Amino acid sequence: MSAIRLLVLGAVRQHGRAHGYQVRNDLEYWGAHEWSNAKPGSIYHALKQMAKQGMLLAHDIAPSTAGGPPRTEYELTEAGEAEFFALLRAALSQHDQKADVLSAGIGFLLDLPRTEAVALLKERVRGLEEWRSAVTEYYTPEGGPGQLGHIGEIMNMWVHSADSGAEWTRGLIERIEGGAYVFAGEGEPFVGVLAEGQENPYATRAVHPEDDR
Amino acid sequence: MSAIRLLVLGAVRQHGRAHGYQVRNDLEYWGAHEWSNAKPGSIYHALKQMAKQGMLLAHDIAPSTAGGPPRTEYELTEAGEAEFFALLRAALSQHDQKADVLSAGIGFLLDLPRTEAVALLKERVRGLEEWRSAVTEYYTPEGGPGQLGHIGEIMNMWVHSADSGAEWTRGLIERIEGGAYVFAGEGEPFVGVLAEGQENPYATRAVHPEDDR
DNA sequence: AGAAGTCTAGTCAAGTTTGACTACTTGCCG
DNA sequence: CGGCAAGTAGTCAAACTTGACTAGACTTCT
Repeated sequence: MSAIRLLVLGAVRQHGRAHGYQVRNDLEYWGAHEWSNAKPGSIYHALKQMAKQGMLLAHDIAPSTAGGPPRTEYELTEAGEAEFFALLRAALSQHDQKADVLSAGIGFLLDLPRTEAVALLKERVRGLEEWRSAVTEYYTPEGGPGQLGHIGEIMNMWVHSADSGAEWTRGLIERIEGGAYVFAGEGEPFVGVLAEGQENPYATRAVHPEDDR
Repeated sequence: MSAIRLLVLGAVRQHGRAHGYQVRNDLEYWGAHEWSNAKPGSIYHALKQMAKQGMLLAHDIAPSTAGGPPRTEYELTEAGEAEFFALLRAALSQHDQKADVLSAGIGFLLDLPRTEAVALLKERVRGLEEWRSAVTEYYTPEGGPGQLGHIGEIMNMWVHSADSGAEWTRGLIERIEGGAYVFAGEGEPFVGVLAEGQENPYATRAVHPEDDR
């Protein structure tokens, strides 16, 4: 699964009600276009698809005050709320998620209660450790390693990345357990969306200036 | 771009001539179904598409000796050869590639001359360093970090992974410069495909026993 | 004032990925 | 010897992603 659905659901959810362009802007604000496949086509597709599947409610709205075609506003249904949390939990706890999914998960981390966030991250560490040992076993045939040739370097890479991922996750767990951040149900929540009309301070910044593909 | 094209081209190339099922088996042999989207549909699609685009030559072959529908064998054209090396170079040198692409690149590393392999990996390290500093800048607004809230953790994750990726790459460069492995043009090449009829020693091993999605 | 550019909001065709399914053969078990 | 699991080779529809494109309204420069 890609990160799009989680990102879109999360964005709509923080607004309460949002149209595609708003979602698109939030994702850019979060830098998500840099580390995920959050392109217009994907976003609008996800919105329509999830509306069709009953996770979002679509309201047709008169053409906006500021030009452009008529908009559609979306709102989470109960099924959408459930899906959001399911995706969020999966993003945080499963080690075999691409980095974009994990990033999105971190972005919505505070929508969970503190204890659950910690539990999910601990499960993630456990998964990484298992995966690590599975990889070493798989790529270690009868005669011990060394006869693998350079293919062993693939294993090496995965082991390295599992270790580093686990280390980072442990650090995050520590910070959370140490009382950092304000989680769900702990008071004034963190608001990470652009208000109507607020400009995006990062909009024109190129994070990726060398990227000219 | 996903890793599929590189994997498929590389597999066909090592055989000289191969049909889809053979490619499918090689990828499983390499463990690629674990770390990439190498599913039957994707493989056959890639073969057909690349044949249509002139990178592969398709030969229709009589139904195999051992059951199943008629097969098609493929062979690289010159354009295919060029594409293979272009993808391989991109996979190794660009930091902003998903892990599956890098893995595939490592798998075909020895198809390049030693000096070029090192050069590409060094470029990769450079890219990672640039990306690292771009991320820290992007997520460090006027007032210094700290007012980001948990969103800073996303940055933290990317920085961590850039550092760890660079470290691993440097290690690999060292091993290669230290004389490890036999690269293109240095004598008997490493053969990483299953011969006709050879059984896959890993075929039934589950690398991922906990994965029950 | 007119041209050029940007903002808003979204569509579309082409390409890719997924996961389940087909159809035929051989090996093996009781 | 009947059946059924496993292997061989591949197809297909549905979903998703990509990158380019549309079209109106407002802004800015000359």
